[in-house]
Amino acid sequence: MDIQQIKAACSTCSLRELCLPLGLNHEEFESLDQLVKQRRKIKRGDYLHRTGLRFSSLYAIRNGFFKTYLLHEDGREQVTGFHMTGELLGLDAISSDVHTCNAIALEDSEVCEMPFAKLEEISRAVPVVMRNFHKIMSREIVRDHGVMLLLGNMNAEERLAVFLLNLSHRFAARGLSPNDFKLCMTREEIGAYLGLKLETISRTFSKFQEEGLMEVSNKHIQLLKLDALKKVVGNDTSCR
Amino acid sequence: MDIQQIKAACSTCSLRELCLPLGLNHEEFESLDQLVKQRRKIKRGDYLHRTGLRFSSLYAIRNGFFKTYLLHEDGREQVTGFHMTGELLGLDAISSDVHTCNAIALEDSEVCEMPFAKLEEISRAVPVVMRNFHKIMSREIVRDHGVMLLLGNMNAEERLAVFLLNLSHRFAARGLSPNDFKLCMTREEIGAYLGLKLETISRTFSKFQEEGLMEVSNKHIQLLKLDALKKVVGNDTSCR
DNA sequence: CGCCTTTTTGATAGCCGTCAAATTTCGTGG
DNA sequence: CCACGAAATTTGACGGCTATCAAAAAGGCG
Repeated sequence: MDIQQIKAACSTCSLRELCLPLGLNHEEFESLDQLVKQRRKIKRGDYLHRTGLRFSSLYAIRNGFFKTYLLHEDGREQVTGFHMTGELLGLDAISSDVHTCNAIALEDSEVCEMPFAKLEEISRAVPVVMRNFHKIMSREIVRDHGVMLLLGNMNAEERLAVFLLNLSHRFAARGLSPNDFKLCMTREEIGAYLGLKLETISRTFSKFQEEGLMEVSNKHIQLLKLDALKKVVGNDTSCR
Repeated sequence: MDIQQIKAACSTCSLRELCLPLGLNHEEFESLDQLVKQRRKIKRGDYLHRTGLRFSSLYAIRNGFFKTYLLHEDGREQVTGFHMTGELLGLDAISSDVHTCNAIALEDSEVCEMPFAKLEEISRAVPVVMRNFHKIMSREIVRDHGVMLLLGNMNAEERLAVFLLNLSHRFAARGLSPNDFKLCMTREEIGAYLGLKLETISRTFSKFQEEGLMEVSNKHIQLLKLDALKKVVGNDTSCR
């Protein structure tokens, strides 16, 4: 594991509008600067944390892409999320001080390590930080409920459409193109997130392409008709 | 809606080992006593909150049983959880100050209303309360991930077995029988939670009964072979 | 006690999983 | 930079699990 230590400061970070510090004033920012213990580079394929390991820090993604997943004992894998710049990893581990899922980098990435004890300490002193943190945890719960709706009620086309629209939305929020991007996960990983097999993902991509909704060239995706994609799901744009 | 106002005090509450105050000392308890604004009785079939309504308070269940669920616009319903004594409702609403799901009482119930602003205030003063609250939110995330695993990877028998074992576990934690209890939800509601149709729930109950794993008499459930039920899932006892 | 809701059970159909094989892409080392 | 082998993707054929439709039976509330 290639761990590179860099002292990071939230007050000069370009991600303030995405990450935990969202909406703080100058003073509040300064009190945050003690929060990040170090920056760490995680290479593609390396783990940020694994199930069962002791928890002490949350991680904010500075750049890159992660997947988190659970392993059932018989080897079945459930991807619990794909995570990108500005998102927080490790929230599940607070409950028992032990990580309950695996987090692996899908591309070379960089994270800010934030000792949780320190975050709670700063939360006590700076109400806005506490509020932001609570909102972030709550947002994760809302997101998970959305996935439950998807897994419990939707067919393959709807699931994939929701997935693509969600990615599109999140890329757009980061200043990237909402209709032209590269997937950094495999069909199998998409399937493990959406409760489908890789063949079904592949077939559904092909179907969407035949219908002119999108262009698929291996991992390169172009969404041609966002509105039509939304109609596949039933116009629900509200996913996060 | 029959709202009965009772001033409640956490320091004399019998649920301290289940609810938010878990593990506080005497002093810490006293500072919690300002937290509960009122107790409310909710009759069976009444809503504690509904999607879209403004959020201001969390609710701790003193007794009774709730179901929370999302409605997709075309009427599809996803039950996001069944909730009993000692559990906290409303966590999803923190993210946007608006409730994102419906919470309906499945039997006559009573809740403690805890203004969220006050909870944050007390959290600031009493670190243990903050820690407990964070653990509770995190536990909800872990639980949701478990449901994602269930919905994404398990067949009908496994899902129902997980569901029954989970109920069994939670009843036991409340001093009730782990193998003899009454379901207060319908087959349809179980199905809406497990991503299955009511007929499938009914058939699977029948199958478990034929196999001697349990006795089903309408809503009255007796689990005869807990170990065998666990084997249906693959020995995973870890579901909350 | 009667009506409405819930539950059970059967028959059939459809969606997605499974198995298989061909093709493309990617990573590693020469 | 190219070549080779492993991994990922695509596509087809088939089967199984669960949904759907239907009807009868049981339970619960007024």
